[in-house]
Amino acid sequence: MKETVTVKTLAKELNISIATVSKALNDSYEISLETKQKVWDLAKKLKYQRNPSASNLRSHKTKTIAVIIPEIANNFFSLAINGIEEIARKRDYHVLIYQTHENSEIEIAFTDSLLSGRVDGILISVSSNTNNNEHFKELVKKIPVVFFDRVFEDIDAVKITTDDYESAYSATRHLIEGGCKKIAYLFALNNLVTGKNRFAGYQKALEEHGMVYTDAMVVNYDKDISKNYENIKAMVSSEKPDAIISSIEDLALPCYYVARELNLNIPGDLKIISFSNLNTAPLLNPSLTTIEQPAFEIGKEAADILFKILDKKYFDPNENHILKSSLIKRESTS
Amino acid sequence: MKETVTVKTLAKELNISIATVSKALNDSYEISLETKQKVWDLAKKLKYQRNPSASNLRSHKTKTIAVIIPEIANNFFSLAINGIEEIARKRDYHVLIYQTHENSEIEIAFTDSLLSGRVDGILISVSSNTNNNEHFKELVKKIPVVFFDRVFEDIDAVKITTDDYESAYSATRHLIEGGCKKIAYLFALNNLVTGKNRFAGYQKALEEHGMVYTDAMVVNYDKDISKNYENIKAMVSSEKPDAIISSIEDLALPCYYVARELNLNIPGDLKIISFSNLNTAPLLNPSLTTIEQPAFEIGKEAADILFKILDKKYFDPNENHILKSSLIKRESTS
DNA sequence: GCTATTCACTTAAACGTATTCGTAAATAAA
DNA sequence: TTTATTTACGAATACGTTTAAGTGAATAGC
Repeated sequence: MKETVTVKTLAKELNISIATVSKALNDSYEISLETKQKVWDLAKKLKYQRNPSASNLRSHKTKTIAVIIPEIANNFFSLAINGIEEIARKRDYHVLIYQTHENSEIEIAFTDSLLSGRVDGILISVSSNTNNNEHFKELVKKIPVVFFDRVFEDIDAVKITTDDYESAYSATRHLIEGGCKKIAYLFALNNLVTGKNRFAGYQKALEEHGMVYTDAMVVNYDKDISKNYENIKAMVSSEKPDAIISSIEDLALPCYYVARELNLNIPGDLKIISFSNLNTAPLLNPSLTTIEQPAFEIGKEAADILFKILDKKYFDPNENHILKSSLIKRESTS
Repeated sequence: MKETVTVKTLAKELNISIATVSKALNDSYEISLETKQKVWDLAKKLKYQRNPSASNLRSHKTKTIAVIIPEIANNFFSLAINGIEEIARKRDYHVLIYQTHENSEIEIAFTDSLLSGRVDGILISVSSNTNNNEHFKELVKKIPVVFFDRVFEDIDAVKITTDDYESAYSATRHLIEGGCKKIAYLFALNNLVTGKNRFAGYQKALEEHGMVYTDAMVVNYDKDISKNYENIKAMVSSEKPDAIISSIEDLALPCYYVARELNLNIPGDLKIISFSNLNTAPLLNPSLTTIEQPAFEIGKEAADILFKILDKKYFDPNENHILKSSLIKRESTS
């Protein structure tokens, strides 16, 4: 068994105190360059690695952040993580990832467990089934948190979102201008501003063109994923819309299957448009018109701000950062 | 500022020693059920949370594992992570995720940094650009490691893979039986058994049918992702194969773009088959024939075995676990 | 030339937990 | 009854850092 090399080892070897070693390793002004250099050299030679637990325990800094997301197997979130990771790596931070699988109890369990000092801060995109934000209100009082994409409105924390209202609005207009008379909507994230804004944008566009929607044309996202396909199919069968707007990516592919099943031609019989970051969108049959969110940038921005908060260089917890999504028109709406 | 509640708090409140509290919390046989119950109740009431750093420092257990993968924005890996996570959560373990972005220097930096006692074990799927396994040979001596999917052959560690040879073989046969005379191959993971086996399966099938491949028909994966498209295009233009087998998912979509660009009909002019876990494979234009790996199960299996090793209940470091992939025939090869 | 300050370092305590060793009382064995 | 064993707990230490406070020597200020 190899002896593990600690500050003590270095101190003994160099005949100086462990305090000096520690300070040298932290590049403290109290230590002469000469001594620092000796310490650094020996540390490198002996492959010294600072013990993170001991360091955390003493300094209350973990150099770790947590990312809580609904699902990793989703292009939007994996791209966001990439953005987060890019920023985290620059600061030598580690990233713990927690998936809620859209389950708000799991979400609560995670946030609770993160209060033990395991991480310095948290980035979170709320589960769609979370309908109570009391828990988050408590959370943000105890640890720095930045919300991204799926956010609550009345919470004292920085939020990074996209222009949900505007993009849903212009997507709807795009369909109307394409001649659609009956536009169905797949509603998700009902409890979050994110979902509300998207729906509001849809409503607004309809209204402006003297159109209306009925409840029957709106399918609500079901926790039970298998039910979504059935619900969409039922709605399309009975309502016979000529277009569908899906407010989340997960509901877009079921639309394709439904159209196939019901023998409907896309876009001839049914136009489809979805919030999505699918990289196969251009290769689908037919290619899918999407509202593409700047996922990577959202991740970067969120992480960036979290670090600013950790550095105590940020003081406006209620600022909303809104990035722009882009409507990418493809065959499914042409 | 709220006082943080520690074992000391509990001890004082209950008028017992902190040793007793600590032991009670760990459900030690040394403590009476009565006392344990009192401690547990108070702990719950005061929302006591064990400080992970202190606990790690003392016990040398972090309850954390690291997962090192090339890319998170890839269905195979995100599904594998889901499998890993499912197992980890059952054991109340935390999961640190590190992406190498196929860069072996970053890979080395990560593994090095994980030697500081930040995690109890590591799950790793090697970067495609890693051509030297010396570093891993050192690593596995110092910390429990399980390799999955992308693995080296001569390393003293458990490896979880799929039947790469057999599945590449049957994929190739599928094409031959479909009448293909000139089957090109997109070669990746050249340095790993994973890649070698796949290529060998392809070779074997060709050979059995008296067919040959030339170097010109084999395109090697380029670190510079943008080049892959160009290389495939050049190969298809000059060699005019009637089929392509892609040994990784990342090279499948470029084939679609190349076919489009060169005005080739899939599958009429060019059949395509790829190792892939794309969930949009059935919806592509045309739908893509895939060799689908059991990604979720691979993750579960890898995590499962890592935990067995951590429990010291596993003693065969060289056992290979091979799961079966499935060939899913779709329009791109029919 | 004397005091005040800076420099470079050390001592010692703390962070919160786990664990070894010891012990008094209760129980069992003789 | 005496001795051995078990039960239930406590005292004290260690894990590897960081940091507040202290110190002697060198330098600066006047």
